[in-house]
Amino acid sequence: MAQSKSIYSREYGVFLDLLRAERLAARMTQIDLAKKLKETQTFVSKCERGERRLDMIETRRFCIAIGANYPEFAAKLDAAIEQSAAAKRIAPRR
Amino acid sequence: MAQSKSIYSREYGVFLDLLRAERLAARMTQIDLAKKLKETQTFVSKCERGERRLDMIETRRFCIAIGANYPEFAAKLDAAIEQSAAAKRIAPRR
DNA sequence: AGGAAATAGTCTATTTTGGACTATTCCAAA
DNA sequence: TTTGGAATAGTCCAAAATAGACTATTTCCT
Repeated sequence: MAQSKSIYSREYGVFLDLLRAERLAARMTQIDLAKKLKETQTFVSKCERGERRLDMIETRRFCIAIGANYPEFAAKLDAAIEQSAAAKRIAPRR
Repeated sequence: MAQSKSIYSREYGVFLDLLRAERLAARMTQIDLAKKLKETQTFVSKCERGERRLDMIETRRFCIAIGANYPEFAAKLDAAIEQSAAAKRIAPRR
């Protein structure tokens, strides 16, 4: 099952969705990305599933490796979180 | 001494400088910020010194608590890292 | 179906963290 | 200058997160 361990917040989930979408948009596999980052596939997988949190700098490195613009990524993330918060307001969870 | 423990890329140092600068610009103490975040002063101190990493979402929360715009923060960070990289190119470390 | 590529999951030694408490630094008023 | 309080840093250690080799599953072709 997806995301069973450590992330938690809805916001972090939005981040993960965006991160993965960017890699896929660049038509890269986790192995491709891992090589560019000089990391393992396990590492990339864990990051994308939220089992390993990414800080601002690591995320920037991901963006660079993927060929995505980091400031734009952050802006998209911010907007997407706003969206998800709005959606939650309309259809509250509990 | 500052930053003797865990993070410590030049980039992360740039991030920390910016994060603290934003808090100070908002004229908030670590205790003020801690209260807004519902965290302890120790936590804020550790985050600002890089003893505790902040992920993308946590950083956004910091920005919101400080009253800073997150996408702008990311853009500033990106630019500042570029700067520091350029400086390093001119005056290499080793 | 069958195989290979892609991704997820497991395991454990190592590293990071949370937060109460303590120590230090800073700085303005006396 | 001293002094006192505000602000920040540092300590300790049980608990939680992480790394990465290895294995298992899932996904996609043909």
